[in-house]
Amino acid sequence: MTLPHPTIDQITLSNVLAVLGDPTRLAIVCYLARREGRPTMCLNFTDFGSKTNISYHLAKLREAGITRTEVSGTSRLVTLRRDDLDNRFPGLLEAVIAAAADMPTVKKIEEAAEEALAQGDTR
Amino acid sequence: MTLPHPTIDQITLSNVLAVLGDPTRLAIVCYLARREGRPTMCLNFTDFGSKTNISYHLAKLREAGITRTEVSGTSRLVTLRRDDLDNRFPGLLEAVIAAAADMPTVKKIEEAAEEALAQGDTR
DNA sequence: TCAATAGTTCAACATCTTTTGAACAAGGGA
DNA sequence: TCCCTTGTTCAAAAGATGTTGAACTATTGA
Repeated sequence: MTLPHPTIDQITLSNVLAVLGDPTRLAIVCYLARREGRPTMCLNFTDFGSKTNISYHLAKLREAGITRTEVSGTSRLVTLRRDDLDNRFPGLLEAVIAAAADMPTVKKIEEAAEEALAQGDTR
Repeated sequence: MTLPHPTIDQITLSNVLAVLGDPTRLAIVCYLARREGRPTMCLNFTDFGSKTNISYHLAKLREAGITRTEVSGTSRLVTLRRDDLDNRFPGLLEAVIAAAADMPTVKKIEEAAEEALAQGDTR
């Protein structure tokens, strides 16, 4: 099952930039980038805010065309729409992720991400 | 004379993205990119909004570290902080400007920019 | 000196955003 | 079946953002 996502043509630059221009969402995107395409449960983002709040930010990311959310049982699996974004805005996502590497919010998260990876979870 | 500008270290990614995530400001940035470093008067942006409104958006751009504004007589000369941004966030500005090329708002402006250039003005 | 030009500042307004808790839905396991 | 887990939806509150017109400053040119 799938939730509503914009097609590539429906993705707009100013919306993508506006949506990425929030520290919480930028942290989520960096976390996803670290996970290199591995689908990720919403639970993983609770470090960045309350359950309700994360739900709100993930909806924003999905509606902007930055992430894809698949429904799987009682959970949702989130991935970055890397190919689509690279296609539409070449180099943009890469530059953003690289630039975000030294963000304080993001650094905090890296440890969590690496720990999760070390545990070999497929969440 | 110079207005207050953030130093390179004070420029934050999420702020830059948030400020670029507004169609009017994105159009201003593209217009400046077209002018390839030539200082540009605020008057040139009146196609994008009222005088007051442009003043507001130019302040946002300056405070985010995206543009530099020099006071010259009764006018202000605005330039993109290309080198500083490339230094801080390599590839970001380039990707944004390239991606903005097919924006409807921006296309409208390109003609104006090219006309201004054709007239050889140094505004 | 006087007036025009280029822009800013201010207060007001409407609108969007973000955050919250309480209540809800729906799948999965005991 | 019952309930635990995972996540959404809703309404409310607080705050930020964008837009406006009127009033202002400051420089320049006649």
